[in-house]
Amino acid sequence: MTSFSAPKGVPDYFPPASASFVAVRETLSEAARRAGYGYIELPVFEDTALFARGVGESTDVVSKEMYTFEDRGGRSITLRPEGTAGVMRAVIEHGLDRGQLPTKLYYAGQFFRAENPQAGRYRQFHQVGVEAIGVDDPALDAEVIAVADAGFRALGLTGYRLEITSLGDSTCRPQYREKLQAFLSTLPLDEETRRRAEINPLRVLDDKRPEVRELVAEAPLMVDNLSPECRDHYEQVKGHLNDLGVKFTENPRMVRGLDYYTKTTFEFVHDGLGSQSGIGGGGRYDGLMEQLGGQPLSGVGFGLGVDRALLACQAEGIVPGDPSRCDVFGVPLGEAAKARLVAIAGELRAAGVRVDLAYGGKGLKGSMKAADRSGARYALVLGERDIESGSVQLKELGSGEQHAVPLDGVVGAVREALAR
RNA sequence: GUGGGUGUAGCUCAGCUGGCAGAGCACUGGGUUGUGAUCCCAGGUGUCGCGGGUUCAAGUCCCGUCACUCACCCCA
Repeated sequence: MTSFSAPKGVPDYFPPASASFVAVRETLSEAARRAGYGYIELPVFEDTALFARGVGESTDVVSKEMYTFEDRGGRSITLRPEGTAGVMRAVIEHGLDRGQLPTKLYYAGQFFRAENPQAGRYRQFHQVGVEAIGVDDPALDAEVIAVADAGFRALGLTGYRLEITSLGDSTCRPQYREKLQAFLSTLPLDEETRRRAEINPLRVLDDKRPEVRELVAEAPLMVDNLSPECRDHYEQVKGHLNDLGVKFTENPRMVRGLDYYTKTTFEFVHDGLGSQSGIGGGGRYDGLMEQLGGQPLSGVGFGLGVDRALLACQAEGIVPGDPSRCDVFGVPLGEAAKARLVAIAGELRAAGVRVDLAYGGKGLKGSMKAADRSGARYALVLGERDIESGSVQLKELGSGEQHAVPLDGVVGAVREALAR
């Protein structure tokens, strides 16, 4: 006999805790809907080349973390490691950028990265994301950031901070990159860090080791080397954030792991999660759409980690959602009563009431216990005596108060009781 | 890919220098033949992760292995 376990690094969410997972995903999605973002449902696998070209061949995500396989037609397929590339592909493919701009879309779903799992880092994880495509307006950057902030606030989270910076664009980042590399080449760095300085010099600025931090303390920063346009854009974003009442701190050493980001980039950080503290991040991407074969339009978006936001809630003692399974629980005494309650449950459900029953011939004590554990506010107790008198006992489980209601008016009586 | 930690009941864990496999929670039944959440009683045949070794005797010691977990790297 073989027994199975979930693949390495993949979380299962089941009741009652899964109610919190759903509530987090739904609360973050609602924040996007409130700002006029429409839902887009995308495939979880795409042409491998889409991610290689969109995210960047040299990124860790593409070079060593993708689930890539060949399908039966010999095509190279990859389970999506992030959301933006797929959205851009769909926008280009269906001409969603041919109408009124910006095109505002949100998505929610699973993503996959073949990393070594640890606290808050899974091989299958969930994100809610938005993309606003086609307009390069600092007010839109600020809106996207404010939507993420509103989502986290709606969950009740307070222990996070927002960090922002600007990564410049193609007119100023290449020059800055050279300047930074020149600076880094003068430092006594170890072999691996030296290699990193070649591939992605900005990443060296984000090194966690104190000795490296000290070495790069005087390094030139992107924010001090922005083009006039990028600088102006960045200043306007900060101004709009202030107008929106969104608090932020500037982190000029912030680094993003995906190549497409330009200008505004941001990250939401929570300290209660362990080492993987980012609960969401995103930014503007100027060249991505053109890179993927579309118009040269800019976009801005974010990805929020649903799993991590849930961990953040747990760290703050917040329990999102309602773990109760039903409003009313039926307790039948005997077969005739069960038949009646099964029918009544159907009627109540049709009327929008959540109903469960004691199944399997439980005794009265066991059925009452099941009613209690179900989280229902009311129990409906039905036995021979009640059937004879044409009534059913409606018991409020919190107070223990119970009274008889007519069997033929049970739906109305229950709805009235629940409305109180 | 590289380190550290941990593997005992459905869950959380205790189990001392080797000597009968345990607790709490959860679950089921009963105390109360029509009332839960409180209380009392009863209910456990667990490959002690797996494989080998040492020993009269291994959950405990040794070797190997696998899994989980935290961290590095990186990211949501």
